[in-house]
Amino acid sequence: MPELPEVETIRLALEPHLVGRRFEDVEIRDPRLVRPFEPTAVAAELEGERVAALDRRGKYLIVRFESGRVLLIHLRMTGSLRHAAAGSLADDPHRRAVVKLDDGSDVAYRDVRRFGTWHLLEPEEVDEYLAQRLGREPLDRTFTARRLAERLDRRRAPVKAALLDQRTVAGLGNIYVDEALWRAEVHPLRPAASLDADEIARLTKGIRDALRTAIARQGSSLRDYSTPDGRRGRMQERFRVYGREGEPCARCGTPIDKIRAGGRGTWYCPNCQRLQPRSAQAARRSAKRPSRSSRHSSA
DNA sequence: AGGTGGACCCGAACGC
DNA sequence: TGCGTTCGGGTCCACC
Repeated sequence: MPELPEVETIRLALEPHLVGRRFEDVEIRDPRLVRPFEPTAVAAELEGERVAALDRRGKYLIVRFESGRVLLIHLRMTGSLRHAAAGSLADDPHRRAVVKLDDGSDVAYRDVRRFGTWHLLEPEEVDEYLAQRLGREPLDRTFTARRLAERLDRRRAPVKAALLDQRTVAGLGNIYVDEALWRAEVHPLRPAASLDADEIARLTKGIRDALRTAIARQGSSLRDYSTPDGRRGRMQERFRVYGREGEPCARCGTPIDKIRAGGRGTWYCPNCQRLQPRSAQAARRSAKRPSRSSRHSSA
């Protein structure tokens, strides 16, 4: 569930604590985290590395070491990171790894569902690994309506499914796709390639606005996510559609509807986000159950 | 080849 | 009350 805004919030909070620090002692408690490699082997590789930078691509947290090697952390659904003075964190049955830094602080990794991954890459492997999996950064200046249109072109999948594909745009998940589509007033089931230039432009802006707003509120804490100092994000209070089935649309008051799209629970406003243009819907209705006037004209 | 659905996990919510 | 079942969600993979 951590999506781009949550990972960026974590990056911003950890960066000043990590950059320049050495990984003094590394304990990997869950072999799934580094599969197929041995936890003790990966821990030994990490010990002694000094952090040069903390970056992010999509939902990946990128720990760059002075050696050029890179630790790619993906939180998947329930991963989270805490930073605190050594020994100050309470025991946690879901703690999967702990890194002791050379300033006497700990970075603890927690993951209830154990989907998260720590991937140690050699310098020459990093760019290709990320390029294979990720499209453009939605908050970069290079993410434009034209670029998005290129990625959606000729795709017959629902636009929601296309946006969940990390190669279309990096960093969107189920929550912020729904929020972006609501802002753009685009129905989640619209075939991706069917969007016109104006809709693409609105979607580009909707994606950026949804993500920026969420970063400003330190992300969304529904269950497992928290910032590295243990605080909750506040974006969940501002969702326009996600999880709001039956509640009135903030724009028009119509009750938010829930459907399935891209294999995911999907919330949208059935009035603001139309599958068919209004005129086409009216035409179909009158074809099925003719009104007085259309009965007159077609008879 | 692009699109879809299942597997991986586990706690919470739900149903009887 | 208690137990079994369903659900969710990011990514990969198998299959159509």
